[in-house]
Amino acid sequence: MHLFWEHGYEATSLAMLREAMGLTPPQIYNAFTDKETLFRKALTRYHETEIGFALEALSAPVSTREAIRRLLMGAAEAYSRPGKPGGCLFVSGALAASPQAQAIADELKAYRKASEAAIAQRLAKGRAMGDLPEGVCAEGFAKFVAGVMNGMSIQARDGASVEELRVLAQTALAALPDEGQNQGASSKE
Amino acid sequence: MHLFWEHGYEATSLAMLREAMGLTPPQIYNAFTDKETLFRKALTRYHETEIGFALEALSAPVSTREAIRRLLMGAAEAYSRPGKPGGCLFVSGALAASPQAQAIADELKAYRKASEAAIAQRLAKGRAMGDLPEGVCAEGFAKFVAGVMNGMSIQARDGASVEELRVLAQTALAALPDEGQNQGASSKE
DNA sequence: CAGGTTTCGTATCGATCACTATGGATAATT
DNA sequence: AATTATCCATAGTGATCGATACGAAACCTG
Repeated sequence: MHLFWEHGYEATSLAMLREAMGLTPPQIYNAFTDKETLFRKALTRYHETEIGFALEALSAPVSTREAIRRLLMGAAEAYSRPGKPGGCLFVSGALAASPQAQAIADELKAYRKASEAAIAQRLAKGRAMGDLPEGVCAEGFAKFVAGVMNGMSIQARDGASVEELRVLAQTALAALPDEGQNQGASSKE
Repeated sequence: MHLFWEHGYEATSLAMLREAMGLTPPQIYNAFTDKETLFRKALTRYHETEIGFALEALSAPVSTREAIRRLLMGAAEAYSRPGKPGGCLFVSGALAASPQAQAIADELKAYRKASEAAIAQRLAKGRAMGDLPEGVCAEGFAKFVAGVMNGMSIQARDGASVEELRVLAQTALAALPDEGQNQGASSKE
């Protein structure tokens, strides 16, 4: 998973995987069928172990603004974990691919689209609950948030620290009006 | 350039380039030395022909906010041009790379860093001119703007239309307080 | 302890990668 | 017009890709 995360699907060779896992080629193929299946296994593992913050943030019983704040701050932390490759596997895995790896690229794109859809759904819920400001469109703002997270992924890959990513997240959050509810512009936010 | 833009450095094979350019392998190597040099040529060509909007936006004699607006709107248009690969070559070219292509990945990273530095410089100028709101840090906000542009690049690659990217850009712009100058919250903007 | 079966690592498969040596066609010179 | 020189496309180079065939070692059964 770390190798795919770091180098992407195509640039990760079986030789690298073999050495990292300490397995012989037949063992790898017995266990994972082929490289593509292995990558998909890594994808689901990544989804389960590395980005739980997203589901947590979007399903927590908090205000919409707080949910988005947790989402962005969680991304800042998850994309810059020490000892882990920077950024998000869904972005780094195969942004550009050769024609024969198009299926993998499409699958990652589907993951990204699903993330955006989940954000949009949470915003729509906020709209229904009435704590999403009138001026913001759920789908449009979801695209913004998803875009910012993708951008954070690249910034992390370029070496941005967790603090810098938090500042970026906080800046993005300023695009969501406060609705003037119970929490004012207190201390740090 | 289009092939590298679409598939990235490593996933673009000499066979694809050969067919696209209608040249034989020796012709390619006579003209461009090797694949790496050819890619660098494509990079500079891309820089010259596709993203002039950035330099224009940052050097135009307009307010800082307007400069950033033009930058983001220019990106929205440039990243979704019909007939061109979506997104930005500097992002798609080699986000993740195999160890032997690390030099290419580093070069693209340097381009991205340079873009961010150019934004930071423009914001610092705005600070000096006094039209950058007190609350925003030039470096931090530059990282935000660069990150949003990178995110737009990925959204574009995922099929976002120019209108959707414009909405994203406009949303990001909301993170920059208006400073309450001559232009009010009129009509559209 | 012998025989048959299964497992597993090595060595290699064909395909493709970036890249280049060589033979044939063209052009220049006498 | 004959000969020499130059260019250039085809064919092939070693290396590496993902994926496997085969021989050896281990294990259970009789």
